[in-house]
Amino acid sequence: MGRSRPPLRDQLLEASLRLFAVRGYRGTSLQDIATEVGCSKASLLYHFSSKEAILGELLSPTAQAADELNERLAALPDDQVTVAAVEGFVELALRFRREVTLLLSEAEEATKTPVFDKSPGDRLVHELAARSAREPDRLRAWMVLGAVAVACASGPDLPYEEMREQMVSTALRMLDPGAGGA
Amino acid sequence: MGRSRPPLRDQLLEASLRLFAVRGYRGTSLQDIATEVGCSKASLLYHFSSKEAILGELLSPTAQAADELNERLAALPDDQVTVAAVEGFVELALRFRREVTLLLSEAEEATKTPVFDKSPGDRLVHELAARSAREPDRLRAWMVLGAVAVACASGPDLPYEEMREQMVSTALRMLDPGAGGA
Amino acid sequence: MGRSRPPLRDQLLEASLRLFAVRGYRGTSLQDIATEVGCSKASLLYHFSSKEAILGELLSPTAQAADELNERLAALPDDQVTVAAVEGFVELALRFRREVTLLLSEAEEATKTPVFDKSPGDRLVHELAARSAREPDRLRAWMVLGAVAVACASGPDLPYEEMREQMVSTALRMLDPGAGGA
Amino acid sequence: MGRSRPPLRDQLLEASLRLFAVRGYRGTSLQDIATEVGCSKASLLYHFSSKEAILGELLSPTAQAADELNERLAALPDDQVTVAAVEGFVELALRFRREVTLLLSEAEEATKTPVFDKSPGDRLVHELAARSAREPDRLRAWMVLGAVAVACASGPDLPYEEMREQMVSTALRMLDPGAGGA
DNA sequence: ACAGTCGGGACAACCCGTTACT
DNA sequence: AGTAACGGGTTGTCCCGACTGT
Repeated sequence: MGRSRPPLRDQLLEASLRLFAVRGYRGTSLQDIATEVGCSKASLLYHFSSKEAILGELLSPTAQAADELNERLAALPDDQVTVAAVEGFVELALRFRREVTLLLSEAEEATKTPVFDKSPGDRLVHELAARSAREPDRLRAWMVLGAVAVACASGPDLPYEEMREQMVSTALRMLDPGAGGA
Repeated sequence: MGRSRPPLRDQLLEASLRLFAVRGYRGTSLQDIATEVGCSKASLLYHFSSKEAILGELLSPTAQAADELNERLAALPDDQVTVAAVEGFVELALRFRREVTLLLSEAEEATKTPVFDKSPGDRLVHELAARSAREPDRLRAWMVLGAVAVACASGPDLPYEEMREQMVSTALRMLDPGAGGA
Repeated sequence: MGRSRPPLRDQLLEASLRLFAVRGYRGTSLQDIATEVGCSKASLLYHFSSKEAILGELLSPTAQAADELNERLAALPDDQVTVAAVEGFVELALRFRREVTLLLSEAEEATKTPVFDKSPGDRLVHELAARSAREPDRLRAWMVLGAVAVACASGPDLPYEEMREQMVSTALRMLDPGAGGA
Repeated sequence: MGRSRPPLRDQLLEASLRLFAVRGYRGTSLQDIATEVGCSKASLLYHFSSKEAILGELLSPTAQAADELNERLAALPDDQVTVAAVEGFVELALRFRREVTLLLSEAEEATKTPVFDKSPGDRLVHELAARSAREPDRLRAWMVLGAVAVACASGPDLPYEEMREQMVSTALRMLDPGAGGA
C-alpha cells in the first residue's frame, strides 16, 4: 500500500537532476543538493555512496532505454532502420528530456560512469546513418543527434505529440539527400 | 630579435582552450593550465586577472563574430535571411570550432561572462526561424543550431569545404517544410 | 534450544579486539566492527554506549589482573619481589597477549579509560626495579617491560611453556647486574 | 644577522613529530599541526603533499640510518655481529629517540610508507639473533628490540653516555645464554 | 503490555585535500 | 610562499520504529 520506498531518496534524485541540469555536475556541490532538499550532507551520502553514484543512478534508466532501442534497431533490415531510429530516438529524448540535457553538457563526466561502458550514442549514430560508414552519412547522423538533443534541452515547450511530429519529420528531411534544398 | 616562440600569453590561451574542451571549465584548474604551458601559476595570473577572464577572452572573438553576423542578418529582407543565416552560422561554427564545442557544454558558465550579455544565440535563432514567432518555426531553428554545433563538436573531421556544403544543405532541408517527410 | 552461536555482545568484543590489534583503535571504525560481525552499527551501540566503552571493557580484565598482581607483590619482602614480579608479569602478558599488544600501541588511548586511573604499569615498574628509586634500576625495569610486551606482540609464536621459560630467564638476566656482560 | 627562527618547513616537521608522538598519527589532524606552528592548513599542504608524506619525511632519516646499520652488520663475521648490532641499535635508538617512539606505536601506519619497503626491523632482528633461525634466539632478539625501544620511549631521562652503557650491557646480558639465570 | 534486542535513517563535527587568488 | 573557503567523504552518535519472548 502506498509508495514502498522512502521519499527522501527520490527527493534527492529529483533535486540532483534539477540542479545538475542548471548548474552542471561540477557546478553542483553535495551541500547544494542537501540544502535544496533540506537534509544534511551526511544524510545524502547515506543514500548514495558518492557523487558519481548519484549521476550514475540518474542516468541509468536513460542508458538502459537507449540500449534497448539499439537492440531493437539491430534486428531491423537496412531499409527500415532509419525511420525506426529517428522515431525511437525522438521518443526517447522526449521521455528523458532533462536527462538528455544533462548528457549533452556533461558528456565527459557521464562516460566515466560504468553505466555507459559501450557508448550508446555511437551505436545510435551508426543506425541513424543507416549503417553507412561514409563520412557524409555519419556527419548527417551526428547532426540529427544534435538537433533533437538541443531542441529538447533548449527549445520551446510544445505539447508532446506536436513536438514529436515536428522533430521526426524534420529529422527525416535531414537524412533524405533527395529532398529539395534551396 | 624575432620572437623564438609564441608569447606566453598566447600559449596560455591555446592551452586553456584545449584543456577546457577536454576536461570542462570547472574540471580544469589554473595549476593544470600553468603546468601544461610550463610556467608558474603566478605568471598565469599576471596575464589574466582571473579564471573567468580567460574564458571571456577565449570566447570574445566568437561572440564578436556572432554579433557581426547578427548585425548583417538584421539588414536583410525576410525572404533572404534564412539562407544567409544558415550559411553564416555554419561558417562561423567551422571557423571557431573548438570555441563552439566549449559553448555547447559550458553554456552556463559562458553566459556569466560579460561578453555574452545579450545572448547572440537567441538572436540567431530568431533569424534562423525567419523572424517567425511561431513555435514550430522556433523549434526547427533550435534544431538547426544543435545540429551544426554538435556536428562541429563531435562529428567526423572532413575537409572544410565538404563539411560546409553538407551542413548548409542539410540545414536548409530542415527548415523547408515543403520538402518530403514521412 | 541452546544458543547456537555466542551472543552478539561477545562476538562484538572478540571482533573489536581483533580489529583494534590489526588496524589500531583509531584505525577501526564502529562500522568496521559491525560489518565484521554482521550486525548494524546501531545494534553495536545498544550494547556499548560508546567506542571508548568497548576499549574499556576489552582492557578491564587485563587491568584487574595487573592490579591483583601488584597487590600480591606489595605483600612480598624486597628480596623476593623481583622474581615474583618477573614471573607474574610474564604470565600475565602471555595470558592477555592480544590485550598487551593493544596497550603497547594504544597506550595513550588506554590511559584515558577510567579502568587505568592509577597506571598499573608504573607500579609494576616499581616492583620490577625491586622498589629502588635509582634511575639505572628503573631503566632496566622499563627494559624488561618492553622486552616482554614486544616479544608477546611481535615475537615468534612458541608453545606457552617454552615462551614462558625463555622470557623469565632472559628477564632475570637483564635485572642481575652481577651476571657477565661484554 | 642569522635567521631569527627556523624556516616554516622545519618548524612543521618538528611540530608533527611532537604531536604524532603524543596523540598518535591518526589522532593528530593537519589542522592541529598548522595551529601548533601558527600557520594555515593550506600552507602546510604546500610544503608536504599529504599527511602520509609528513610521516615519511619524518621517518626517512631513521630508516636510512637503520639501513646503513644493517649494511654495516651484513659485512661482519658471525661472532662479531651481536655486539655490533646491539651497540649500533642502541646508539640509533638514542639518536632518533622520538622517531623510535613513533615507530613503536604507529608501526602499522609506518609500514605503509614507501620508506620502509623492506622492513629494517626484521633485518635487525636477524642480526641481533646472530643470524640464527632458531625460534628461541629470535624471541630473545625481539626482546632486545622491545627493551631498547620502550626504554627510549618511556624510560627515565638519563645522560646519553650512562643510558647507552646501561642499555648495551643489559642487552648483551639478555643475549648471553651462558650467564646466570634461575 | 513491556523490557530487551535490533536496524533503517539521519546528523554535527570533522577529516584530508584542492581551488582560485594574493 | 602563503591563505580562506570550499570540495567530497567519514566519523561517532543518536532517534525512533519494529521485532522478539514473557
